Order: sequence, then C-alpha cells, then structure tokens
Amino acid sequence: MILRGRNPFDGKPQLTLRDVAEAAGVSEMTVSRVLRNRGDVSDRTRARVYSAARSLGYVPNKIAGALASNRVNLVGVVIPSLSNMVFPDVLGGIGKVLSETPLQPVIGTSQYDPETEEKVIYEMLSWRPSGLIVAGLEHTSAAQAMMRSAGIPVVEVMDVDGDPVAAAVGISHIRAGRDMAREILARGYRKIGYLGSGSGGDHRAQKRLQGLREGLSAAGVTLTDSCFYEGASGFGTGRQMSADMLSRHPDLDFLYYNTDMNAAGGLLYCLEKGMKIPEEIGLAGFNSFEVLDGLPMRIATMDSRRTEIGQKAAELIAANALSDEIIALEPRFLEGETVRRR
Amino acid sequence: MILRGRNPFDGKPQLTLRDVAEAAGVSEMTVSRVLRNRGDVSDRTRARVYSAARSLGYVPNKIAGALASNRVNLVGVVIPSLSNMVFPDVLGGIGKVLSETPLQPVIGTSQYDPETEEKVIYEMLSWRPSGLIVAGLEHTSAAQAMMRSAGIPVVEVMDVDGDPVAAAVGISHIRAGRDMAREILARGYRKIGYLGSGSGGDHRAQKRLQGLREGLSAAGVTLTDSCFYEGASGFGTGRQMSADMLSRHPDLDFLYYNTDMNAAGGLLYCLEKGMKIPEEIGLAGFNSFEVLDGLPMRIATMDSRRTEIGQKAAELIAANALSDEIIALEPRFLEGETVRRR
DNA sequence: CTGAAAGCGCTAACAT
DNA sequence: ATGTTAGCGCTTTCAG
Repeated sequence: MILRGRNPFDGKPQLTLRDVAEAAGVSEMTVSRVLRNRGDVSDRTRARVYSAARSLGYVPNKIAGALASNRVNLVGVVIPSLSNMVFPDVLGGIGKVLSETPLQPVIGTSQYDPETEEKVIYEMLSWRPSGLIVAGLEHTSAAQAMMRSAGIPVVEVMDVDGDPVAAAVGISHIRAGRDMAREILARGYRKIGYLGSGSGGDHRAQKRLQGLREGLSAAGVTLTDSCFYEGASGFGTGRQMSADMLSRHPDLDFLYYNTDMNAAGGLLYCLEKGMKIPEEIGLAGFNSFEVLDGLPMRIATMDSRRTEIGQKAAELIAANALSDEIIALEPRFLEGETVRRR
Repeated sequence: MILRGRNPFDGKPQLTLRDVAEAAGVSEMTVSRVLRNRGDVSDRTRARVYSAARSLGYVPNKIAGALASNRVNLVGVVIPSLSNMVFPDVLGGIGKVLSETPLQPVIGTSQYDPETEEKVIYEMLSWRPSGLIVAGLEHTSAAQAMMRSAGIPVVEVMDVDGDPVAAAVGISHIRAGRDMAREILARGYRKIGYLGSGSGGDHRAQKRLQGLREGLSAAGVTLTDSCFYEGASGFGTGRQMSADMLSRHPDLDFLYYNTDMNAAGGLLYCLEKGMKIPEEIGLAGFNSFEVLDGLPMRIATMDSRRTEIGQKAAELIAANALSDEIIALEPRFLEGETVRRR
C-alpha cells in the first residue's frame, strides 16, 4: 500500500467533506450541495449537515473546489506599491464593486520594476484567477503576451495614453498635463517650473510633464526649470526641491508638482518664506488627496479619479467580458487657493 | 462518453503539463521536475522541456499543484484597511522578509469590522495557506477558534496587550500611552487634552488613551478634556478637533493625538493662531510617519515600529513554527520640536 | 431530493 | 535519469 507523504509541518489531517458526510449520515455530494446552496436539499438534511459541519469546524478546501470546478473567484490586481496612496484608493474602488460579487481581489506589488511585475503577473495567472487588473500600460513583452493569452478579462488601469493589451480604464495624463498648462497660462503665470519624479518608472508623471510642455509651447511658453527626485514623495521632498529650484530661479511664478504630497511641502516652504500665494507665485499638484484638506491653503490640483477607475475596472471584470474597451475618464481641475482666480 | 462541462466563460482549454510533455517528447513527470527544478534531469532534456514550455506559453496550474502536494506557498495577511498608512508599512516589512522565501503574502481587509474580519479569515483559511498574520488581538470567538485550529503558524500583530491566540508581535499601546504621559509631565505640561478616534473599533488607540490616563493619574493629574471623531484621520480632522477643543478649553497646555496625521492638522492650526509651540502649548502624535517630515516643526511622536513588526511576524511564519511566542517591541519616543526640551 | 462514479492537473512514491 | 501509478478533495454529470 502506498503511504502518501504528508507535509511534515502538517498538524492534523485536513477535515474533508467525507468527515462531515459521515457525521451527518449523508453522502459527500449532499454535503457539498448544502454548503454551496446548490440544488434542492430537504430542510431536515440541510440542518443536519450544517450542524455537523459547524460542530466539526469544517472549512472547505477551495483548492480542491477550484480544481474540480475550474472556477476561481479571485481577481488579480497588480500595482507598483502600496506606499503611494494612489493605489490604495484604486483598490478601494475595486473592493467596493467586487464585494457585491463572489469575486475577491488579490493584490500583488511590482515595486515599480517591470521584471518584478512580470513575475507577479505570472504567479497570479498560475492561480487561474477570473480576471486581472494591472496598473499602467508599460510592461515587458513577456508580461503582455501572458496577459493577452490568459483567456480571462484583463484591464489595465490608471492610464490611457498608449496601447492597452485589452481593456483600459484611466485618464490621459498627457491631457492632464495639457489642461494644467492651460489653467496656468489662463491665470497669467509665465515662468513655470516642474518638480517631479526622476525615476523613468513613473511613466504617468512623465506623460503629464510631456503634456505640460506641449500645452505651454502651443502658447509660445517654455518651461523655465525642471527638477527631479529619487525616492519617496513627501513634504520633505517637496520642500527641498522647491528650495533648490527657487534659489536657482527666484523669478519663477509657478511651481507644478507631480503629486500633491510634494506640492504640500512646497506650499509650506513658500509660506514660511513669506511669499505671496497665489499672487507672487502659484502652486499646483496632482491627485487630489483628501488627507491634505486642512493645509493652510487648498492646493490647486487635478482629480486623478482613482476610485472611479478602480470601480470601472472591477465592473468590466465582473461582467466577465473579454472586451478591449478603452474608458477614458476626464481629469478634473480643482482650483483650490494656490492659483489666481481667472 | 462524459462531456465535462466547462465554464462557459473559458476561452481556450487550459494548457497542461501533458501538452508540454508531448511537445518535448518526454513524460509529464519529467516536465514537472524541470519546471520545479527538482531531482536530476539531463541538461539536454531540460533544455528541450524549457523551450517547449516557453514556445507554447505554458503557465503551470498552481491549483492542481497545491492540491497534489498539499503545499500552498501563500501567507494570509488580514488588516483593517489599506487607507491608513500604518498597514502598508507593516505589509512592507512582511513583504521584505517573505520575498527571500518561496512564500507570498495575500492581503485581505476587514474594514475595522469584526464580522467582516471573520469572513475574510475564513476565506483565507479555505485556501489552506502556509501561515496567517492578523492585525490586532480582538476578534470574534469564531475567528479565534478558526485561527487556533488552522494547524498553521498564526501571528497576531501590532498589539501585545491582550490574549493572543498563538504568537504575537507588537508594541504595548498601554505602555505607549503611559510613556507619553511621563514625557508630557516631565516637560512640565499639566492641562492635557486627548484627541482621538471615537470608533470603539480602534482598540489600540483606546489602549493608548487608557495608558495615558493611568500615567497621568499616577502623578495626580487628570485629563482635562478629550474629544473623538468618526471617519478618517487627516489634517482637516486634526484641525477641526483642535479648534473645538481649544475653544472649550483655552487654557490647555498640551494636545495628544491618536495619530500624527491629526497632530499635523493641529500643529498647522496652532501655528496659524499664533500660539507659541512648544512653550505655550505642546503637541504630540503617534506612529512617526515619514511623509510628514517637512512640516514646519517636527511633531513629537512615538515610533510604532510597524515595519519591524511586519518583519518579525513574517520571520515567525517563515520559520514554520507553531509558536506562541509574544514579541513586545518597545515604542520609541521621538522628541521632535513640538514639546519643551527636558 | 439524493447518490455513485469519474476526473480536474498536478505531484509523491515507487519503479526502472 | 526517466517513467508509471495512484490519488489530493472537491464538483460535474448522470442515474435513480
């Protein structure tokens, strides 16, 4: 007889349907039906099964269930990081929609590294999820191939400037940059500095910068200065960058930041230096973070609509359509108090 | 013949080991060995298998593998929320340690609701993970029973004031409150207000408040006022609470917040009102958030050691010991600039 | 309404 | 170094 080796770490042998079936005096099949609320089972049997399952402390084995049914109620979500508040917000939108379905999100992070992302996507797909949501449009070609041939709904989120593998939900960051240029110019600012992230990994910030440049040059204006940081955004980063840039170019009349977090640091710096905001100098950020309501001034920003992006993406997955729809939400300018009124 | 019903949403039939085996002209078992780097396989065979697998675009089915091997390299992590930056930091610590093992974290959120938490734990356990990390010590008794009988390493994190199901890694929040009381009193403040979260769900903040009260009363001092909010922490919340409390008690000389986020709002408010910090009024928060470096003053706070907590918890899981060790890290007071120097 | 049989895709154990 | 066999725990299908 073959003795199956058990994992040496296994505590007790796993409780199976069979155990519950014996305890309740019915077949495994009946137990399975009761526990999944499938098919007709008499109330009496149902009650017996429930009480047997409960008193044994039975927890079904989803692994086995998934293998047998070829159905896995998981949705893979691959994002760069959890430290950047942008992504938890997207996850919030996804979770809200999925919580009304049998689907469950499973999160993986790529640390802004394409190779890591490829691995994470591979791991996710090897669990045969019901759908996949991936942040951004830039991936290794192997990752794109996997996404394309996964045979499940795939949605790329955050960005629509590029070539999605399948469906995409996001905003155009190029357009966000252009719109910001228009708002800045319309308010009479002309000497503009950009403060953003240096890592080529932040494609979306790069696109906003590109849009900004395009928008300015359409009006014959050139970006006066730009400055890039490595590492995390934050008040300290924003403060430092602002100080550096203003010492290089004391004549700047506008600072555009890649994110509100940095903009907040810049705002505090400028206020401390006694600069007149928004007359002397204007400031704007990106994302619209609620935690920051309560700064001395409301920062002009653009709503990146992350919660809605998460929701729409989850809806596409829940609809189980292998669509290649591209849903472009409009970035929304929020005037705040750090720019002159038009 | 039996035609197995496939999920109507299935695209193509799944690619199996058998397909790769045929393409490479070897047995399924050999393919399995190559793909898992197990056992001895000749270089020639290995190469053939790899190229077959790659050219077909084969992605192994972990569901089947897990069922057959009774091994699932997942670690369930259950936290209240991702919006509170505390938890992403813990996840960072967990991820860092697990990335050096074959284990992968899977995140679930409870939304600060014990019933939801119970469900999430149940779902997690039904995937038969290799370990479980749960935030906090307060759970439904059903959840505790599941954790106890899961037969896998279970670690409760963040808090050590209570009765863990098995292992625990965290700080004593009661002690954090007491230590803060001592620091406040040692600096000569006597009229102290507490500003915190009202939701009974935030057990750890409650414990800090309790510790604060104990620490004060040991010195014969009573908390002058306390105030609680519902909803999210943030600058606006901190500002509002501070304004309310100071209008009720203009004679307060210290404000202790449940989190640095709120403390930051309070700091900005007090500065705007022209109050002298730290002479006239002192401020302290909790957690030590790096993003906030760059505020006009560094807020006095206490390091909640979340990254280390995540790391230690992950180490316990990785060691695969069914231990009931309680690891209490020390909360560390960080003086900042919003309290008088001793 | 209930049960019996087959098998999901993979890996452990036992050959060779 | 490679192949063969049995079976993981569940669900699907078909038969009462």
